Amino acid sequence: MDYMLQLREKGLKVTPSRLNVIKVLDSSHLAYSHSDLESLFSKMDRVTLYRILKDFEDAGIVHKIMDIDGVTRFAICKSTCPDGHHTDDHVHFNCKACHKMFCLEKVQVPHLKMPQGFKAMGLHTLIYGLCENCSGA
Amino acid sequence: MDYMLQLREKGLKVTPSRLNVIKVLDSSHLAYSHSDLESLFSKMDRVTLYRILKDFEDAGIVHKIMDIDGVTRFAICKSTCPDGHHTDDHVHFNCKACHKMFCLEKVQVPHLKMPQGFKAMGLHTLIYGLCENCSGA
DNA sequence: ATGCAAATGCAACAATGTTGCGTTTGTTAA
DNA sequence: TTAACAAACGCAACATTGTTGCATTTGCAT
Ligand SMILES: [Mn+2]
Ligand SMILES: [Mn+2]
Ligand SMILES: [Zn+2]
Ligand SMILES: [Zn+2]
Repeated sequence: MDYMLQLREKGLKVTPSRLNVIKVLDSSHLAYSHSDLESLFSKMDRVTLYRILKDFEDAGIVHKIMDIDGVTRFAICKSTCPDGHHTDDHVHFNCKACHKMFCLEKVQVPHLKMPQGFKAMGLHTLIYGLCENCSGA
Repeated sequence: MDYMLQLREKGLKVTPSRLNVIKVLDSSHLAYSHSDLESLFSKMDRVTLYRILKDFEDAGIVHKIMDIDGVTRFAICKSTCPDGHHTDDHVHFNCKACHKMFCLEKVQVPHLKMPQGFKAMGLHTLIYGLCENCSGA
């Protein structure tokens, strides 16, 4: 709710650009691409946006994921993640029609058994198909 | 075994470049990045390699996946995929130490229950950790 | 109000991927 | 074997994405 507090807690200065970015991401379950955000904040410098997203990622405010087309996207971390290493191992859903990417925090991911010698540290599950809007259900 | 036949079956002409690429990929269960292959075949033009990999993907000879660092990689399709749409929904494992990516065809991926309205068409499961060589087991 | 570190804007660059086009090559059929 | 044609290739040019260095501005603590 109070983004200024959240930023200061993470040791980040409160700036208009940062407030804009966190507001947009926090008010959505969607993962935004860099160019999404770029066109949303056209007056903000490209590099500044890269740095804001990097800082937010390091601070555990957002997580970065790849969509089905190889575009990197950013979504808010709902449950606050420990700095640096995020628990962003929930499911992401990519709509083939509207190309939106959804964070599906509620879908349970079963534990997978690894072959001999392979030690798993985490996983990314990306499902593609048709979203609630596009499936025409 | 006979790559010339395999290429002709898919309507692709047999060229030295294509034979080189398919040989390397087929003799490994690793997924190679574009730059991996580029340095392996330094005399081949960059663009030609892009086009070969695209043609192989369309023909169902290889599948393209993103690794944990956002690098696109290519691996051979072991079970022949129907042209265009591949059944590349097996697990991929990315080693944090040596950065190799393994196709784990044998790991079973359980079916996930989607929320209301979301229709799943396929999934990518990417696990990261330490591989058999790097886990020191 | 002042000072300083942090954040920003800008330019330059690197890596990755795409497109157009002229040339070469693989395949088919005479 | 050769001739002809479509496909594949090499090269140049360009687009997009992401990174780095540096001078300037701004947030925040004193
Ligand atoms: Mn997410
Ligand atoms: Mn694979
Ligand atoms: Zn959709
Ligand atoms: Zn390894």
